[in-house]
Amino acid sequence: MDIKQLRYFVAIVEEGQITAAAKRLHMAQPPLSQQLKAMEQELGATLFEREGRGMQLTDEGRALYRHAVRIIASLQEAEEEIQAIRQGWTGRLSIGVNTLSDERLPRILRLFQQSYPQFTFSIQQNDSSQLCHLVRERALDLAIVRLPLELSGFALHYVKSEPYYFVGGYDIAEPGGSISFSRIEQYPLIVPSTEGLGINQMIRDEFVKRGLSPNIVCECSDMTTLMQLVSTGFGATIVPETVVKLHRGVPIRKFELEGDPSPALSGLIGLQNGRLSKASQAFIDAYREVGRAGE
Amino acid sequence: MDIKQLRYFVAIVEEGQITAAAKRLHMAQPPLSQQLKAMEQELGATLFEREGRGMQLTDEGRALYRHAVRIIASLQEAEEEIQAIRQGWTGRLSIGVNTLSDERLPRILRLFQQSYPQFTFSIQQNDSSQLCHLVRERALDLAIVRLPLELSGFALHYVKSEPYYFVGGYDIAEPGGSISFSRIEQYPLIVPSTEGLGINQMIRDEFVKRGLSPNIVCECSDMTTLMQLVSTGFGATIVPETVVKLHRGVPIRKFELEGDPSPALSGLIGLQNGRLSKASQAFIDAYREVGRAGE
DNA sequence: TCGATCCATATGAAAAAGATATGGTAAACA
DNA sequence: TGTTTACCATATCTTTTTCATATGGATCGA
Repeated sequence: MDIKQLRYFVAIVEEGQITAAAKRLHMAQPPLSQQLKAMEQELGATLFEREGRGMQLTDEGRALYRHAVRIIASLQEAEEEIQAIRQGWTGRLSIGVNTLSDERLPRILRLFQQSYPQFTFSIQQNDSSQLCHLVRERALDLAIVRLPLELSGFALHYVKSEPYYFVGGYDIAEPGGSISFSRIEQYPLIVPSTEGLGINQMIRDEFVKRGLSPNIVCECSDMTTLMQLVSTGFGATIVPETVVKLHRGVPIRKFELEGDPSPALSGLIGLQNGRLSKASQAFIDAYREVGRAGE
Repeated sequence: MDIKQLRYFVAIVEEGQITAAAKRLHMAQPPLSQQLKAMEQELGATLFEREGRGMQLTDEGRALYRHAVRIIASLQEAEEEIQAIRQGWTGRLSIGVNTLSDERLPRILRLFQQSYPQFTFSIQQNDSSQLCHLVRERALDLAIVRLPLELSGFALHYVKSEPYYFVGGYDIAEPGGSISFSRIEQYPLIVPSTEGLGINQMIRDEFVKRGLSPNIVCECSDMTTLMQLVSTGFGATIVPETVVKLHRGVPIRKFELEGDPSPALSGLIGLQNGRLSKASQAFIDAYREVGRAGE
């Protein structure tokens, strides 16, 4: 099926007859008849019921009309957006963020928008593996994901490192501000999880390294829920600093981890071989800027 | 711009080079180059930056890609829906209802869905004149509007008649269950209005007929607000029975109108020359059914 | 520097789309 | 009840578009 055919079809529907539609389209009547016939054959459905001189739209035709109008409009929108970009009026930036979020994002976006007020944004939250897919199929320009991660095909633009914290409810009876892995082993643990990915794996590895096996009672990829669970004493957890910062209002106790574990890493990624859009480049710069300032 | 060209473009973007895209599309490379060039010329924008052997997507190209993918998907959706309809799997019915609503609609829809579980619905609320426009441009299959109304080009499938009531707060001091127009003249009146249309006009006419002039203090097209206004004593109103029924919880007093005024009319309309879809026909039948049963 | 790789252009062939002419059928009219 | 009119369908020819083959030019890697 073809855009041209859709336009023809719309004209026929709106005029109610082929002859009038042909006039409106500045063409002869027979080719219109032909094209309509061709469409019906291709779809294997009758779009109009021919009744002598007149014709009546069928249910199938009605459905096609609805879609056709929308598709034609979409096409025009596309053309208009390209013109707008070409003339520098607008731009668009789609960013994906991990379920663990990044507390600096609002600040970065505000910074960004001050320099580029003509840009619009799209922010999607999803887990890191999904974000990778979305970047790969170009639904996202950039994504902030948790590392480690299989990064072939992606460009890693910036890496942020932060410590993990052990976090529990007020029922945790630990002296001091830090805790060792062997003591953590004693507590029921909720793991911030997205399908055995990144952080989840990191945490398990730290235990394995020390010959310990954690008592994992739950995996939870929604941080809000996770922090609620922790504060109600359902279990304790190990999360990157960012998560603790983002849930300051939740009544919990946090402890630094003894034994120098690997830090939590998150990375700003994009597609490897694609040239960066102006918007993307500007965002990466802003991200790095805020990153340096924060250290 | 053409669907075929969009497909070509998408292939080029996803393969990253023309040669590979040509292979994927089972065609030679030169025509692809040509088509791409043609697109760029038509849009007046460069979609790829040529850099020796390779090519990089521009911002414009990126935008087009986003749209192209969506448009191609829409087209496929359209085809699939038509197949589904052709095989009787599904159907769709878009109905518009007046701001004065119809308390029987939920019942009718339930009745309808029992016989046609495969149908999906779309219900839009708007004022009668807007509904007419929507029907005319085929965004709606059917609409329930208030009469009288200019109906050329529309088919009137059913007319429902109901009495008007005079409705006021508990501060209305009237003996008995009915009231005359001359007494109504004494009260501040809120008119259920949509741009001097249907009901609004009817009410004014009834006063004119009797040589009276009502004390209209407000027009209000949102029935919920209107009934709230009435119950707080802001003013009284004249509304069809349906409105009273739909707001049973609101503390008001209602009175029948003396002097045999014209009843309130509402009609089920569709497009005149369009053959009715199965869904529409079934809905009209259900509507008539409920109409007869209610009398 | 040579070969490989990839895009662009030129030219001719095939396919598609459109125009004109014409026939058939059903509604409108006398 | 014939006749006219309005509209869709089909046939044939012309024009336009699209695609393939052949080839040239540019860049990257060995």
